[in-house]
Amino acid sequence: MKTVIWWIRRDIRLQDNPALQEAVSQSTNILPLYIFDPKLLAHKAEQRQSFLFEALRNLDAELKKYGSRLTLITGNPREVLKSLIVTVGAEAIFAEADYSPYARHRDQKIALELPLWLVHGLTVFPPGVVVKNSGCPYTIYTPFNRAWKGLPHPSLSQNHKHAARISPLPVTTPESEAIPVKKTNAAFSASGEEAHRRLAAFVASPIYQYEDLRNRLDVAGTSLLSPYLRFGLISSHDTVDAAQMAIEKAPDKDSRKNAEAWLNELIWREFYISILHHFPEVLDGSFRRDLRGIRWRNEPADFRAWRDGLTGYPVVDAGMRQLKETGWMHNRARMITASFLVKDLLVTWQEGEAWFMENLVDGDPASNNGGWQWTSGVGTDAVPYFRIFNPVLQGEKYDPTGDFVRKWLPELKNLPTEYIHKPWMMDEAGLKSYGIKLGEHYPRPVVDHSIVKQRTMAAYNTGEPRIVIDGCR
DNA sequence: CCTGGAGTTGTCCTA
DNA sequence: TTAGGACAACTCCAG
Repeated sequence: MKTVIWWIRRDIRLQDNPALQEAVSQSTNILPLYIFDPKLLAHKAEQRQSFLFEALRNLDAELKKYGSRLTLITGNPREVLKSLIVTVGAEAIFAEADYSPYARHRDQKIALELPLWLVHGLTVFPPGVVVKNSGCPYTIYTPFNRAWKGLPHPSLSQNHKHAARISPLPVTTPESEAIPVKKTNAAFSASGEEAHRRLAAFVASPIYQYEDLRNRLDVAGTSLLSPYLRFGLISSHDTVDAAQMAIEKAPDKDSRKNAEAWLNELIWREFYISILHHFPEVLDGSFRRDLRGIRWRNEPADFRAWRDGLTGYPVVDAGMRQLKETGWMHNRARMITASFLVKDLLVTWQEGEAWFMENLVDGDPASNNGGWQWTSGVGTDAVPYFRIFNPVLQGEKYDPTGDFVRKWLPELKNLPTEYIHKPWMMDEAGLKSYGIKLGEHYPRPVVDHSIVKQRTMAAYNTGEPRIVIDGCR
């Protein structure tokens, strides 16, 4: 009986897994393998590492039910595979395609020497499918969204395939390392079961208020599925299917509109994966070349204040502490904090991108880079430069109760709502009555937002003309 | 090739 | 109190 290797990367699931399905269709003797790549493990990303380890432990437990085990090996993937394929006498390796530059380079090299078969599964449509008639990739979200929705969905015709997919079951003879045990993240239990529970609960009702509540920092209105999508504990197909089902079943127009808004967020994920695939250079610098010469200030003290949640703007600091403490940040808070770093402090967006990657449990190069470049106005689909978030107004609008700030900044928890987003507006005696002295218990604002707009517009004025580089740009 | 409509997420001032 | 327009100019994209 021939053996094939199922090489798991960011598809840590048995359900709706095209790479596994392909392996199963080739053989009944399957070796599920995860390789710890020291290059990737070297990145400081504790939240993602512990999520990953827990996910692998849970996958291993699931495999046991089918008489199989997960094989775990640390090493350079090419060398690990080269030696393992001989040891177990495997005839092929199946893996889900990953479109990040590092993964593509790695896989290309391996495919030169070994029978590696990449199967698409990361998104609903592989990058290169949702493109303009000219064949060029979209660089604006809305046309991409329209084209994406205009294509027939591969997922809809395959709804009842899950059971058939998982059997026949893998059999292995592993010589496997132990999975490291790390402190797990209390907010995100890393199992496919949990991912599906969350999805089911979300599309049952919160999805119908999603558009109205998703921006509220003080209300739980989002799906909290990002880490599961990031590591593939749930598939893009299953998620999109559930969204489309919810849209179909919407009881009224308003509910439908709300559910549609969530599907659009899933399409953003596909958009940025496509952007990174077609323009891998966005990891090295701004997509807009004419904006690579912005005169940043890059004051180390400003960055530290931002990083540690000590800018003196409560909504910014609350977001940054939520990130530090939980590995996750509300999307609205990501925008507010990112805008503050780039447009108020004039620190390079790359600094913020790196800090987010270091701390986010759902950190993904495509979405993270896309989001930072978008906020900075230097990416695809650039926002007008004069759109500068006012951290006080954003706080008052999206955290009207102040509870988001109170949760993450306990030193301000007694402040009345009227001043919770602008404590410096309260007189000293008033603050004292709540036990607060600015500069002692909580910082004064590091910059005066009302004056930064001019500074930012001047810095962004590089004087460089926009350049058309080649056929697709 | 030309044309015209449109472009995730905002802020601030005025009437 | 609130609604509407200015804030710029340019690229993207479909017809």
